[in-house]
Amino acid sequence: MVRNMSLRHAALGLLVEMDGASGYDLLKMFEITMNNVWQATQSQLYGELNKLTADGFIEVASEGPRGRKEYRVTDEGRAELRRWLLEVPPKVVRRDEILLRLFFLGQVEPDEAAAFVRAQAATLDDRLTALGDLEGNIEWGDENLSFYGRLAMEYGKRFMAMRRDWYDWVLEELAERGAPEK
Amino acid sequence: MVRNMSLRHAALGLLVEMDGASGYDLLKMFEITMNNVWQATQSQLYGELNKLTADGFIEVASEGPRGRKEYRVTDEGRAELRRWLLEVPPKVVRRDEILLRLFFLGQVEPDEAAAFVRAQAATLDDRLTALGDLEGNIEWGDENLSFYGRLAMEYGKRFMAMRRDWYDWVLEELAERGAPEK
DNA sequence: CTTAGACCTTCTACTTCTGACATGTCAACA
DNA sequence: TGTTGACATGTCAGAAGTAGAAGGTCTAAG
Repeated sequence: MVRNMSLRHAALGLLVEMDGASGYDLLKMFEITMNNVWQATQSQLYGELNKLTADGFIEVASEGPRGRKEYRVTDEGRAELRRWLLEVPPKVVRRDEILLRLFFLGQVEPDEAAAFVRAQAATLDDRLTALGDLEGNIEWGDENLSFYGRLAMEYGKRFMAMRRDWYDWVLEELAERGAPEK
Repeated sequence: MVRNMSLRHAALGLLVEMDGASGYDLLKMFEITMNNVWQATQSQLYGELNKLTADGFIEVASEGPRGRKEYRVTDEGRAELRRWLLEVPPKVVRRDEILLRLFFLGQVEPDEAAAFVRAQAATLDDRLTALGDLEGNIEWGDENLSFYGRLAMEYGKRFMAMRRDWYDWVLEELAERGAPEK
């Protein structure tokens, strides 16, 4: 059985890049770097760290104050990360709540439908602004996380711009359908 | 507690548009229309139909051969769909296995990283072709599902084109990093 | 001294999702 | 007649994800 377990590998990968860290550190790092790529709750992360330890992919390098456990990736962990990167085909999950709602917009009044789309566009504009701010505040170095983080950020920008254009196009289509009499 | 329960509303919405159907019909319809928007397994769908019935949002209109149950959406169901459409803010799930792998590509050799990106681009090209074929084979009417399905398909096309461009850009960046000596 | 706030981990209960397996009916056709 | 294949539903175990409570330590500021 080849399970996917992306959270596992997200944690493993970050631990490699961070060159060891505690669950708490990892959690913060997740919030900063992985927020737009992979989400994880605190309980999920701590649980996964224990499983990774049990499986020998990471180990407790040292214990600090407040019960802090500093984790370090083992050679087996590095091998597993590599295997996952190169040999496990990425699963494309297609699940989009906004697109799902779109399908059923015929069930509400045309002006309600248009309002829905406009609201999504407005939300997107906010996110776009936030992304711009974020980008300005980051100092991009040449470490791996910086380099690949920048690539991911560019993706985010392109994605949102594409989506924004599409919303505008949808609004035109809705208007045309609503008033098709020439 | 406001739960999200998108599958529930996807089923409800499709049942409305289909003007009643069996679980089997619904399953087929899911495969055809929702494949790129929301995925559901058979067990999930049948289970949800029973829960929707228990909650009074749908009802068994008639029973046919082979235990077939024809479901019909109730007024409560329609109201619930409407409430979900307009009042429950869509949750944006950001989870992308390809992007996640991208973050850790620094852990493999530069040529392996480039090969990974090229492989993803090739997969995308296949999907793009398949989408083009699909589009050509659909007869777009003016019913809701056709109209909104067309909007969703346009989204798919734009999404893939954007992603394709981004892959090319990433390959350039990788090449530049791999051979930065001027 | 005390207290607020950051640090740090664990656990529980629940929902959702996945991937099978199980079970059977009906229509067509060889 | 037998068998294939579409039709049709149900159940179960396990994995993954969500949400929050609980419990505790250390530091710095007032």
